[in-house]
Amino acid sequence: MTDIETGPIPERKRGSGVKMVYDLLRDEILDLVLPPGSPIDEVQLAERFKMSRTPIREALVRLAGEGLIDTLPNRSTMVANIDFLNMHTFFDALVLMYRVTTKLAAQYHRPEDLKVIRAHQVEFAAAVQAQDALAMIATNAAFHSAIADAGRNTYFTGLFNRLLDEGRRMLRLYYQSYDDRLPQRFVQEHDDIIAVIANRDVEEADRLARLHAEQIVQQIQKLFAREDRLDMAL
Amino acid sequence: MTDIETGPIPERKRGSGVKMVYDLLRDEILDLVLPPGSPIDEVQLAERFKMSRTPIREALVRLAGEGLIDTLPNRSTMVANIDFLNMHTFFDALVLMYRVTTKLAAQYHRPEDLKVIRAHQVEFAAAVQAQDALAMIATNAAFHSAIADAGRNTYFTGLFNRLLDEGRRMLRLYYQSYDDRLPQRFVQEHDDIIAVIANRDVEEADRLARLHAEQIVQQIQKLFAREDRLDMAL
DNA sequence: CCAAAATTTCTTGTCGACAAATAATATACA
DNA sequence: TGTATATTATTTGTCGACAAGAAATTTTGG
Repeated sequence: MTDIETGPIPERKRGSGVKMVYDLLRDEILDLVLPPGSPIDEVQLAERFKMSRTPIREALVRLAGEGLIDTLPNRSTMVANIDFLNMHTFFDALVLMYRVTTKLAAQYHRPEDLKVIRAHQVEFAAAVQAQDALAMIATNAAFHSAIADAGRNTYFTGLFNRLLDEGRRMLRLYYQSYDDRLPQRFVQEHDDIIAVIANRDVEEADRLARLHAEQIVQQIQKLFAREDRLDMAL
Repeated sequence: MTDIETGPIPERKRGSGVKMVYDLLRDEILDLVLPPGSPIDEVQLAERFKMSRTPIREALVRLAGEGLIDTLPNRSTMVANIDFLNMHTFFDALVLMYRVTTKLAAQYHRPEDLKVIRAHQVEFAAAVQAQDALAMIATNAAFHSAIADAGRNTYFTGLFNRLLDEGRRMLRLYYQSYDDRLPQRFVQEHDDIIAVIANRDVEEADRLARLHAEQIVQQIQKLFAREDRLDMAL
């Protein structure tokens, strides 16, 4: 076994190191390639990306700032756990952000925003059609994130995207038992939401977003309850 | 000339570097000691804190993650500007967070939370009494932050604290023309808010928080409008 | 005298190395 | 044999140095 480096990899531009590491680690964390609690080794990452520890560390500082990893001083750093005990705080925040971002989208969206939103909805519908749970999670998040963008409030979009990321992580945990029939309803609800946004009907946007969000929360809770019962049985 | 180190300074513990730099820079940015647009020089900071650039950079990465500084690649980094154009998005977010955190405090607070909140209110009243505008800003933020803590939702407290920081920065800009008579009203409103929280009256908490937040927003807008007219005249 | 190219200066991004702090292991002693 | 102590190993936090990019300056050519 020879360790010949066959990679056309080493071509890397100057400022791209941290971003590359950050993006990739972020994806791996959200996709549970690195499950919660996984140890994160700086030197290992340095070898893997063929760079020094300095840019690795800066990427880790960023991830820590977003709460995706936990760093104990002078000790190991690891992927942040999912806080199942305070799940309701997550749901509270998620529902509120669904509502407010949809409302603002109804107020402030521009024609080109609707195109983007509709494109994401097409992808979501395709994922549902294909019964691809992972794709559903991703495209649903992208759809609502696009709506939030149309609302043009960076404070809300910032928090909302964090919440969607966290939700993506939680759903990955349980996606095996994802119910593939119910989401058809979500496709219809998405279409309704698009319609009220296009109509600039703020009140109705709030109402639909709230119902939609609560549907999703209920679905997630049902998923967790089912899994909890399984855990109990073990 | 002998280079004997006469400093009692160099006593610094191992992991404390980044936090020290982060805390101090953050304060200086929020207090406008470093006004928006100020260039941030890594080597200068390194000399000032007598440490290498590595921990300085990690502190800067953290600050950038919170949007307090802007970093252009391969170019200088500087204190983030205040976005006066999209001020209304700030107000939207601020009012909503005032409301939701106060509501949650009414729901979930514990007896010891009220003690902390009341202590902050005492300090706020003292600041108003002393007509110390800077202290008013700080103690008002601490008061509402304490209420948010009692609500026990880290997603909301996180965003809310960021908003309060940003508000602190904006008000510093204009505190010279701060009207010292109106805030007496805020003291009363704070007392009312404490009362409804203690009563666990969620609906009324929402109503009072909303009125209070809108009062504050109006005051800030009046401040800015006045200053704008002055700018026009120049 | 002016514009384009070359050079210098300055700052940032990255690196390899070292020392402190902790964890793991081995040793001594009752 | 069990526990306390000493030693080793591993990993983190920090450092000084160097090279790449961009801005500032100088030089060159018209």
